[in-house]
Amino acid sequence: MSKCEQCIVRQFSSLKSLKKEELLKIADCKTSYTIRKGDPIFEEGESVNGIFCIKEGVCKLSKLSANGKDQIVKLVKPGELLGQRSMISEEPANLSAVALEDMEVCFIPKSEVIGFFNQNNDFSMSMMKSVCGDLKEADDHMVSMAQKTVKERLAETLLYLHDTFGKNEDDSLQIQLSREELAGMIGTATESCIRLLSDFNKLGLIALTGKKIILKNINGLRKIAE
Amino acid sequence: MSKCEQCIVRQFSSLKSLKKEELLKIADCKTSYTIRKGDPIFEEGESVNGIFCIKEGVCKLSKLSANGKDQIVKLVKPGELLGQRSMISEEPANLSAVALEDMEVCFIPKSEVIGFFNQNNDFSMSMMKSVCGDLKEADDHMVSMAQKTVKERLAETLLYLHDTFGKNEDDSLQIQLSREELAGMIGTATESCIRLLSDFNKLGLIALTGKKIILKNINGLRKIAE
DNA sequence: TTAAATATATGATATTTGTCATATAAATTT
DNA sequence: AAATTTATATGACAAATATCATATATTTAA
Repeated sequence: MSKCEQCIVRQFSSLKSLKKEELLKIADCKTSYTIRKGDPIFEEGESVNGIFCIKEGVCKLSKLSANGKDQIVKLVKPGELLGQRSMISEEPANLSAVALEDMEVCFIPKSEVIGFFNQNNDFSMSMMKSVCGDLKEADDHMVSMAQKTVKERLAETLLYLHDTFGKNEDDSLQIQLSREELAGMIGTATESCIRLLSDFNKLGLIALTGKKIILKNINGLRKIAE
Repeated sequence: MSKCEQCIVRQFSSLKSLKKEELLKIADCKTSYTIRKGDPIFEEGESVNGIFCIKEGVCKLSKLSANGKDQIVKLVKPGELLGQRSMISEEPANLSAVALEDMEVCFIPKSEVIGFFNQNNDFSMSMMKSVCGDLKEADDHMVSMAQKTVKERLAETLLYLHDTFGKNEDDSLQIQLSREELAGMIGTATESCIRLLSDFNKLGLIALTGKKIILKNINGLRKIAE
């Protein structure tokens, strides 16, 4: 069982506020999991009695809408936590978490986390700030969904994927999303998403080779995204 | 200066977790304001160095989008708090808060609130839960914006207004929103909103008399909203 | 490898939604 | 009360987007 002190999650999440002895306690009680691409970490409606630390791999947080489409609300990357909202609210998960890549995660049980909330104020404040950050993001995302066109949102999303997950040696977006998933992020029909990608391609804004997407004209995309 | 013990905000918000002596401290340092309908409590980009308690009147939280339209993100009603997100994140306000009715609010400075965070764990947890509740709402709202049609969102919004703010003696919705504001909640053009209201009227789902809206067929609206 | 299944792409078309113009109603000012 | 402004309403049309059909490419399974 590895120690938590050197873990990437400790560097980038609220866990940075934990003291050495608290980290040792976590190292003792945590459970490690390997999740395969496409497999769920938890699903909408399930109880999440703790938090997951993302050590490796990216996952999507999504919600099934009434029309049967899966809306992707957020992507979560290594160093981040998962399941806080549900754990803190003491409610079933509002979103499903599904691996987009093979993942390495650790699970810390709720009792432990609550204990830290009670004894370590920096940790509580850090978690509170993190949730507040999520709330701001969600509000902004909502406004974007409500006010921007699909084209604008596609440009915005491509730039987000580029800035957040970087690119491969061939300049293509590192994160691998199917067209359906990309459409699910944007909130549009898969065909509309494909069509607009094709338009962007013709305009020289991006290049499409197989399922790979290369951003060719970042400023052009920025202009469209506003 | 009135005591905070009997205040509606104390009953319904995180302030319920404060002890008597803490409430007395607040009563000492709080500032009371009367806000006129249409006036802002704070605006996007301003620093909010504390939290506002809504004693009376409803306000809208909105964000100006790139196309110049004001997207209403949330309505806040008596008993609720305002400005926590911005205060906790130590960031300028992400949204503007504008009174929809004449309001009575109190302002509690940040230093005081932070003090309570440090000394009263129930209060911290309660605030954390409250922000988590907002996050869930925001995520759901986002999915609704992304996946539902304008018609579905209009029906959903009318039901929300009915359930949350009730109706007058003549059965009309108590909360007074202009068509433009209603459109701003739904995320659509004012004309589209008016047109769909007119359709709902013709279908007998609602009745329009002047600017008043009466919900005639709640189940019919529910069916549309899904 | 071949066959089957799935993902991506594109055309045709219908539906939804936005925009602009204009009319009418209501509120506000003079 | 009349005049002005603002809000609501509706028509005509354009643009955006969804849906359905089908083709082609890619992946997976046999």
